[in-house]
Amino acid sequence: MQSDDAIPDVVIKRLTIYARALYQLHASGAATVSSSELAAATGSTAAQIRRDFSYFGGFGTQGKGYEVGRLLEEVKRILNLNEQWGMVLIGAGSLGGAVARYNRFAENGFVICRIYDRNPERIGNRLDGVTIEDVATLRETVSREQILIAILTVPASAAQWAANLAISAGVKAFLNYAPASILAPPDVRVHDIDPVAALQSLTYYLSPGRSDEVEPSSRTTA
Amino acid sequence: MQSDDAIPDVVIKRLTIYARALYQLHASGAATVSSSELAAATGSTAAQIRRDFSYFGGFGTQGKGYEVGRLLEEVKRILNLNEQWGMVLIGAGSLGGAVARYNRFAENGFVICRIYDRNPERIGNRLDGVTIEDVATLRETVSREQILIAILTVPASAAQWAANLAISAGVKAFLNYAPASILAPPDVRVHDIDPVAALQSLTYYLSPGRSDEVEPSSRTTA
DNA sequence: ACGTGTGAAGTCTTTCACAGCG
DNA sequence: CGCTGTGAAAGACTTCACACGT
Repeated sequence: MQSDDAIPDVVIKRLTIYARALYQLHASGAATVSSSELAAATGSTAAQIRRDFSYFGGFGTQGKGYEVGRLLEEVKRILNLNEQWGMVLIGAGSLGGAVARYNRFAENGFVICRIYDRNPERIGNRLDGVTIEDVATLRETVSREQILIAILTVPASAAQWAANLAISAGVKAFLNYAPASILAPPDVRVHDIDPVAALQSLTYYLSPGRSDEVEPSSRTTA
Repeated sequence: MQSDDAIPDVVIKRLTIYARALYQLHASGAATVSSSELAAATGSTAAQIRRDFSYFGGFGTQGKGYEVGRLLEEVKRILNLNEQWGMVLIGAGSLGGAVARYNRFAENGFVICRIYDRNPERIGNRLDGVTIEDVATLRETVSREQILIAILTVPASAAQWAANLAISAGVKAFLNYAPASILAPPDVRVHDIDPVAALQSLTYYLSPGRSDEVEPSSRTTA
C-alpha cells in the first residue's frame, strides 16, 4: 500500500528498446542524445521517452539532453543487466538446439547453464557445450543452483507440465517458445515467443488474396 | 468492410491466442466453450473475452457459450488465415537457417517462397528446399510475385537497409528477428522478435544477486 | 438458471503544453 | 534559446454489473 509506484510493464519493455539504441549510440561515439533523437531511433515519441525516464527520476540535463553513457548505465541498472544470469533450457529438440546456439544470449549476459530433455536418446549428448540431462533431475539441480530463468522449447503438449516442474524448482521467469499459454502464479513472469501468432496478427492487417494467380486488380492501400 | 471504428491492436493479438486454444479444444472434441473456460485456458478473463468478440458482433449463445468450431472459423476469417501466405526470408545466416527450418510456419499456412542473402558464398545453396538468391534480385521478384510478408534475419546493421528494399518491393508486414528498430511507413507493420530484449524485461522483475540478498521488506505478491 | 453482450465506471497510458533550468 | 520534467487533459483499455435471450 505504501509504494504503489509500480512501473507499467510497457515502460519496462520500451526500456529494453532504448537500451538497444543506446548501445549503438555509445559504440558510435555519440556523447549526448535528446529525447527526440532517441525517439527517431526507436520509433517512439519524445514525450514518451521523457515520461518513461521520469518514472525513475529523470536522467537528463535541460537544454542539453541525455548523456549517452550515463543513460545506458542507468537503464542497465534498472533492468538488472549488470550481472550474468544463469538459465535452464528445457527441451533439446530442433527448436531447443537452435535456441541453445543463439549467440546473442551469452553476448548479453544470459548463459544457458543446464539443458534438460525427457528423451533418453538425447540425454548425455552435448548441445553447444552443455550436456543434456534427464529432466527428472531438473528440480533438484535447478533449485540448488537457484536458477531463476527457464527457456521452454518443449512441444505445446508438455509446456505446462515443464513449467510447473520449473516453478517448483524456484524458477520465476520464463521465455516460452512453446505455442501454448502457460498458467503461472503472479510472482512468476512469462514472456511468449510465438512466431506463428505474430504472423497471424500481421495478416489481420493484410487484405486477403495476393500471390498465386490473383488478378492485379486487388491491392492493399490500407 | 464491416467495422466503423478500428479494432485495438491488443485485441488482434489476443485473437491469435484464442485461436491457439480453440484449435486444441476443437481437436479434443469439445463442442462448446464458455468465456470463463476460454479465459482459464488462455490466462485471460471472461469479461475480456466477451468484450473482444463483441468487437466483431459476438459469436455466442446466451446461456450456452460459444460453439468451438464456429468460433474458430470466425477467428480464422477475421485474421485472414484461410489462405496460404507466401513469405520472403532475408538473411540466410545461422539465424535465417534456423527460422527457415521452423516447421510450424508451413503447418500454419505460412510458406517461405524465397530466400535472399548478399553473401556470394551462400547464394546458390539450398536451405530447407529453397535456393538462396542474390538480394540484388529481391525487388524485382518480390514485387512481381506480390509477396507481402518478409522475415528479417539479417544483422542489426543491415536491418533497415533490407527493410527499405523489401518495402520498395511492396512488402507490408515484417517479422523482424534483427535486434534493431525498423522505421517504416504507417501502412507497413513490423513485429519484433528479440529474445534478448524479452529476457531483459524479465530480469527487471528479478532481484539481483540470487544466491544471497533475501530482503524481508520488499516482497512481490505471492 | 446460465452465460452472453454491453452501457457505464474505473483504471491505465499517452499526449499536450509549458514552466524552468542550463 | 533548446530541451527536460511534469501537471493536466485526453485517450485507450479493462472491469463491473446486469438486462436479456435461450
